[in-house]
Amino acid sequence: MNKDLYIFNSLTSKKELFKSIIPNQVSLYVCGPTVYSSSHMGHARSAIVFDSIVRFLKYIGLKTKYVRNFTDIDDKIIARANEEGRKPEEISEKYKLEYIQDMKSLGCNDPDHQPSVSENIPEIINLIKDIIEKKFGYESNGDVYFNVQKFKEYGKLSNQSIDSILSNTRLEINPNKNYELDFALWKEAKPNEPYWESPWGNGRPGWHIECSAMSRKYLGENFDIHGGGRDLIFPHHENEIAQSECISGKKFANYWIHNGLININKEKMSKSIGNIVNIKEGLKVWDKNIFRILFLTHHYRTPVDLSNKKLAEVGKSLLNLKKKLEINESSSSNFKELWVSAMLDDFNTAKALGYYFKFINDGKLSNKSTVELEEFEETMGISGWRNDISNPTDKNPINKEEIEELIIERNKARSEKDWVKADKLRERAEELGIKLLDNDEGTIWE
RNA sequence: GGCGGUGUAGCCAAGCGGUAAGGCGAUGGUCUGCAAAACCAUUAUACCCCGGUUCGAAUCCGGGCACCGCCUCCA
Repeated sequence: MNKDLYIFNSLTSKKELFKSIIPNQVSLYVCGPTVYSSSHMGHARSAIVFDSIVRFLKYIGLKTKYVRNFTDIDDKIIARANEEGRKPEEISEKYKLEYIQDMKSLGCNDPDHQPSVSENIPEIINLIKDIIEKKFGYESNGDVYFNVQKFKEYGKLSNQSIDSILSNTRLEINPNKNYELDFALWKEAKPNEPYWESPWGNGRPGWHIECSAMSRKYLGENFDIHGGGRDLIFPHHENEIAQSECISGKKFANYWIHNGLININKEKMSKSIGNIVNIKEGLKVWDKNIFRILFLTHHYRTPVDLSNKKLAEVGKSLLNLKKKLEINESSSSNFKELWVSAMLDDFNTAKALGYYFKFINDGKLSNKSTVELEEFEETMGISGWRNDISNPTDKNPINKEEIEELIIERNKARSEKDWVKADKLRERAEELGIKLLDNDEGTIWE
């Protein structure tokens, strides 16, 4: 089997043969959440995409080191804390724990490291010192800024020149900055804001520096893959590159993977529109495998439209699939070869899942191929649904006694050939979300 | 305005130079009191439009049109 892995690299906008820095090892850094509110479907998709990528890398025998950070120092956290009359660290701690729990509920494995900004202040201060020393940063009234013009490759990830960014960006006039596009590495604390001591006075890190500091700490100056949502390309990832490469003189991340965003009922999901769907609410109604499969039947770079209709369709497809699970020893297939080759081609989970559906629907499961099926499910993180007797499309508790009574009553009507009454009782069952199926052994429901 | 993306059946979605995966839905048949389920069969001569390259294009190139994202905090 061909084992070459191709990855679409956002840095070059090309699909490239993946070559790791250290043979058979992959280092991966993914931008995690800012923990100031409950995690939402955007976090879910990103986590699921990278979870399946890491699982696959492991499956093909690579040793992975996966780091995902928490941004736990941030203006929004401070604002939220003020609103609720609590300490910022109480807010961030609460949502950090929630995030970890939500990702578990979605069947995502923990990254190897989940560092927080607050635990890496010395590393951040040292990095800023280095940047200043190399004249890529400057202090100004207690703030420290990055000198964008000095970094000649600024704009290479988002494919823009400094001039075009400048002419297309509206920035607040900040008298502390030497140049409009310069961004903060360190911000002086205002009264009543949390702060850390630094050579430039009391303050806190800027938004982008944390990822440069933490990726360097855990993965080194040059690592294999950096991931995150598409929306982070500019300015966040662009700034990370500038901060990191100006110090090391080395390429920061070799490959950049950006996942597509979520729409809700065909409308952009965003804080300003206010249509954020949070994970806990979603999981109350739909099984985690339904979210996983919905996301993974789309290529990771395309947008996904989330709606109850789509989720119900996935649920229905699993329900249909469950009816095809009989073992037929005489059959054989090349399922494994097919799905692995799909994944080797820029993690094409949609194509791989297509093979999976076909494989099961063709009714060609043997005991041997069931093992292949389990390997695939493990890689996609969609284990368990085949043996789960509950209906994945309906997580509402069902009153069994009520249904049994209804069936008895209906069967009585049927034996009396009172079809009108029988049909009415079936309609009532449907109102309860139950389908009554008559077969040779009697009436069953689902 | 700058940068980027997308346009494939009723809906969703793979495919990215060799003759249209998969899912939902729909239709016909068998079965059934009628249904459902199950089983069998059908469901894009066609990939936004117009040119071009090629033996061959949904796939490459040029030009349109439409929609979307980033450029402000966001995964």
